[in-house]
Amino acid sequence: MSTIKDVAREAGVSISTVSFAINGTAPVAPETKKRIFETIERLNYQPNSAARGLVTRKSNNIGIFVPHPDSSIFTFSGNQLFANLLQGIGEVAGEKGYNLLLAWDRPDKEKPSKVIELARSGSVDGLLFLIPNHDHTIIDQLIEIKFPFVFMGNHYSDKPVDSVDIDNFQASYECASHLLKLGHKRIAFISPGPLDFLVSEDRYEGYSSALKDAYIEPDERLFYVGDDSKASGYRAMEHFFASGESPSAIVAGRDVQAVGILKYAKERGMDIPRDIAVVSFENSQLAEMYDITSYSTDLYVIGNNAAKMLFKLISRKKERQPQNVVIPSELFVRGSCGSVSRNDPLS
Amino acid sequence: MSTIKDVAREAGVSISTVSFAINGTAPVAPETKKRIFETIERLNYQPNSAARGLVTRKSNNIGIFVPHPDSSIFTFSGNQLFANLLQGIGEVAGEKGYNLLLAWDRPDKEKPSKVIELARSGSVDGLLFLIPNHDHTIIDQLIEIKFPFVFMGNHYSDKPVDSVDIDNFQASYECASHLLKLGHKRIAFISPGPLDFLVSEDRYEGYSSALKDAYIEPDERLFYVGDDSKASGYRAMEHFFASGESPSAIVAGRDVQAVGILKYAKERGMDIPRDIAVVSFENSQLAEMYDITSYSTDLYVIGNNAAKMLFKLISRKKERQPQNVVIPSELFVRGSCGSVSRNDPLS
DNA sequence: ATGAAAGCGCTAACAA
DNA sequence: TTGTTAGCGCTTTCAT
Repeated sequence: MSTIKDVAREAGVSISTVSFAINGTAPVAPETKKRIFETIERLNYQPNSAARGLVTRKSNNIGIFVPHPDSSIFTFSGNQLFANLLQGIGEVAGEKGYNLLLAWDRPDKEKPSKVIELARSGSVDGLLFLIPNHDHTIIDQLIEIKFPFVFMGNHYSDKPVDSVDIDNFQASYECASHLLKLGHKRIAFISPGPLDFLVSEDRYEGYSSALKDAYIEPDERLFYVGDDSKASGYRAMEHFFASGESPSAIVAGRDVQAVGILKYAKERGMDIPRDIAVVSFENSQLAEMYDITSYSTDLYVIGNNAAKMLFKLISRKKERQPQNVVIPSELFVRGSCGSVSRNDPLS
Repeated sequence: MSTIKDVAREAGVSISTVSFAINGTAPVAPETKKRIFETIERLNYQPNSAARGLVTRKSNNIGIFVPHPDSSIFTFSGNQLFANLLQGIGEVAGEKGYNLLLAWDRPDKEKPSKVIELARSGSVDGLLFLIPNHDHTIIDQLIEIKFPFVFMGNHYSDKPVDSVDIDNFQASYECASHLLKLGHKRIAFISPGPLDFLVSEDRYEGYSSALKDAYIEPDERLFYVGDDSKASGYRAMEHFFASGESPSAIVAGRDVQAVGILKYAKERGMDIPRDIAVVSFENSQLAEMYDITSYSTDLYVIGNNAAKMLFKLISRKKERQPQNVVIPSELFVRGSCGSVSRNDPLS
């Protein structure tokens, strides 16, 4: 592998001139420049990233911190959406000449966190978090060393932390309101994940606020903790109908849960949306396939904005107030909630 | 950020002793070692990866080269499978203290390939390829500089290149054979993707070999180029039934295509499997959900083996013959092919 | 417009 | 067992 020294020798100039030509950090005579780039081409020279990083104190990597792949939240809604997120991030990173380092934390809690290690070792210049809840220890350490990071699909209420997300409270409020407007009174709620996920909390609060604004007290019998499976939607239905307070409508946490609801309904001969109206989140392919009304969560836009924000943080001169960017999103009304006519699941 | 110098000073030893203690590259007295690690802890010291990399000539990163995220093949079968692949790779990488660098190529072909750049700049110590076909230019360059890389879910027939994959020829042969054994004569084939994807080629060859071995000549009217959409399965059916040679069975390329087939059949009042038997690939959640007979493609195992192989290549002493590792996989028989009783799509 | 040289933080050969 | 020191390949200041 050739070095800048080789290029300098072959081109008959000093190494600083080569560096100036490559980085444009000082004027270089046109013919000298031409000679240098020809030699670079000929020798297949590529600056060593470690050497460069040692001087510039930049790695040109940004870390994307995700949950452990075998945790269900990782796929974040089953399908396309992680790819969308990556594309949103990648477009910005590519433009800036940055690479993407994918990392998740070690299962064993004894070793220091992988993120902190990456930050402290200078392996990444900034971090993008795609995690459902907060590890205060990690956040505090990052803040202490003033390391740039942005939360995606999440925000942080306790500390001033930058984030990009949809407004889950508002979204959930709208979902419930939509059902209320259709005349429903007994509206059940399924959380998208465990209750310590901030998204679950925000959604529940949006839902219950909508109900309260309509003078309906949320009934805890119509509350169920769901997860990233069809089965959790199915089980939620079993739970609701065994609770003594059968719902006439459901705010599901994920499209895949809604599919489980559809299954339950079909087995019991219930009609969607006549007997049970369903509204969900994600607006994924599943929602389209099964004609489910669903609130969009555009991960491409979230990733794109988060990456842009991170690069601002990385190159910032002075301190700045953290921002919580809210991505616009909306309810895609389909057949499952009764406002429009219903299509067949397989059509 | 503290450096090795700070640690040495604070612990009252030389920097080499600190280095020896950290890396275990020379014996260090127990009490000295203790003092050093206490200081490291106290200063929150973390070795700078660039400085270390500059000396050791290793980045401790491996690159995962994937198609551009907005290409449909990226998600590689819709859902969980990319996560499975990452987990398979991540387990091995984590063990070795390696990070994962995710990269895809630039859309504009003018700039040099991102992979080559990563390899030449020393940003990664090895590469894992998850791409459906081959860019000879890239491969040739990597081979020339003896850069370690492994193909996943693919192999390379022209050049000696390491790879980990299932045997797509064999898999497809078995799928067709299964249908032949059930008495089918008019068996159609849908490719999982464009024909220049090696997987498409291998699958078609397996399929046609099975037919030929049963003295049936593959009918080009029963051949369709599919993609990663439900619609392509649906369109394939339209094509077959307009061709004048209606099939009695289909070898679909992906589970999502099979769902499109189901939709077509349902609309025309055809019964699956009575009128049309369906066999597919991936054995994904969709296959389970729709009770589709499907051939498994376990990306966790593929990723795991590919990563192990890559680390062998990275640390190899002498040249070695490239290996093409074949991952065991099998046909999961469900209701869609007529060998077992059929469940309802939503159950 | 170009060159000489210092030094980024670390490892490892060599000396003690 | 520990310390001294020479680079690794690059950027950048300071001369010229």
